Amino acid sequence: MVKNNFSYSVSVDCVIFGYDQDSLKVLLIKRGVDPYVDYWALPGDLVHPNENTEEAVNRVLKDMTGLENIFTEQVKTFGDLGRHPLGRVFTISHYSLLRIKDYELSPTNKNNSPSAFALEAKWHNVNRIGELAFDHNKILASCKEKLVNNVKSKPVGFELLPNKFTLSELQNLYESILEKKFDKRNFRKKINSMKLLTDTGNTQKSVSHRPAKLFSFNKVKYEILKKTGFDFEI
Amino acid sequence: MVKNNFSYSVSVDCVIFGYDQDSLKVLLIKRGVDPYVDYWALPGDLVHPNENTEEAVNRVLKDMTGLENIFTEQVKTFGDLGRHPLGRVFTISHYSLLRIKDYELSPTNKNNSPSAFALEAKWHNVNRIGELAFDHNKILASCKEKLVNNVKSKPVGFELLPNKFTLSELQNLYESILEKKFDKRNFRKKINSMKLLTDTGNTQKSVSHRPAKLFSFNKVKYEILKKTGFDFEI
DNA sequence: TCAAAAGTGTTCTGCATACACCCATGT
DNA sequence: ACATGGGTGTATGCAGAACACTTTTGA
Repeated sequence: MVKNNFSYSVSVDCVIFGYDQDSLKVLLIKRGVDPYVDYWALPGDLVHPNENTEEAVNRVLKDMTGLENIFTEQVKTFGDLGRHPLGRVFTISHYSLLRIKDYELSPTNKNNSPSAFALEAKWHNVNRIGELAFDHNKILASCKEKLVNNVKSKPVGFELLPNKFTLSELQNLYESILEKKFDKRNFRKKINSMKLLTDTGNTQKSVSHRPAKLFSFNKVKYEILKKTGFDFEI
Repeated sequence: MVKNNFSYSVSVDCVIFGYDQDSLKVLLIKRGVDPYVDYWALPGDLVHPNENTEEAVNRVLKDMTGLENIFTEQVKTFGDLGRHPLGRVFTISHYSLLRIKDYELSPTNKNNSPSAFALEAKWHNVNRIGELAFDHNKILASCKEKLVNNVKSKPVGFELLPNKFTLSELQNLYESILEKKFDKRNFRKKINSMKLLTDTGNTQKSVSHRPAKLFSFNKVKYEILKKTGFDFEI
């Protein structure tokens, strides 16, 4: 009787966020197989019988980006009847954050084999997403919401920036994610009070305006804040 | 090839919180069947082929408590290899909040049929839980953490109180959940500023001290705050 | 010399914190 | 009368919000 119940499938789906110039992006694949062939979709795969959920997520991320040790968090599981045409498939959604530059440099990506079932992979502006495969629009919305909430209480935003960045880039990142403008002086005061940043001593080069200082973040303090959290109510 | 993948099972587990007198409680069942017979466990069941996840949760809650429309939120999915001795079972954990008095009044509970596989059901102090079946200690910890976070930003704590309650009861509830003491005057000031409570005009009866006023909460404001959130940093 | 973004300080307001005494009731 | 918890106000400090001008560079 229990045996009969082992008839479901479980997948993981990854909402991979990146930040580029001035907007929050999400990495989507164009499906090369049915169902939903030619639709844009979240990268994901079935959880194999011999791996844990996190291992499946890391495998998908590695296949997609060539990168390991990507920041990841489980968000929500979707398993409504009829969400997958081939049977009862539950999908455990996750969001991940990565630096777009790291992605572009990855060898896997250069060999352009983003995933076995994908024709191509592309960054999309998170605010301009059309109709995705399956219930992926819902999943994306859910993960975006989680990111927004997390960014207010943990310094996760930094996962998206290059190693050295300007304060304006940091502010822009927060503005993109939270869809809200901040006062430059108040923003800097707040960031300063966290004592999270280190002045690298370097500045921007060849910009046609006063070059900005480049900062990196203090890993020790970063790990502490990741645990204790903070309050980004600015 | 896809067919072979439909070999997993998916369950829901419910962490049902209640509040009684002066401590936060969780409703556990004593298992009457293998595996883990005689262990205390979270109420839960396999998701049936014809129901959505939420429907499975509501069914489990109805069977356990006789109650419907219980506040519920999905928390996290656990699917590690070996977490269930009979096969690959993913469990989608949820937490729910209910008034213990409503539970005690429910007809299902009077017929003491908490669940097909349970010998008995009992409220346990959330801080004094022994070894539970499966990975249920981990699941409980996860749900407790979610409750603590939610209680700080949404007025969910009210789901646990009777319709009429005193301010001291409310304060006690928050203190139990957050494991933290508050100053009486500051607590009341904060609650007052939310304009969430209505003075019912009634007071406690037959208490051997000055009787406290009984409040109920304003449903309209409650729904608004549930959406917009608030900041309970007291 | 102009355009473009970087960088910087002060005032005001509101909210969190700390803190102590009188009140109403039952015994 | 006494024990028990209910109920109330004020002063202080800190952090968020609003706000405008000078600096440095490339073109």
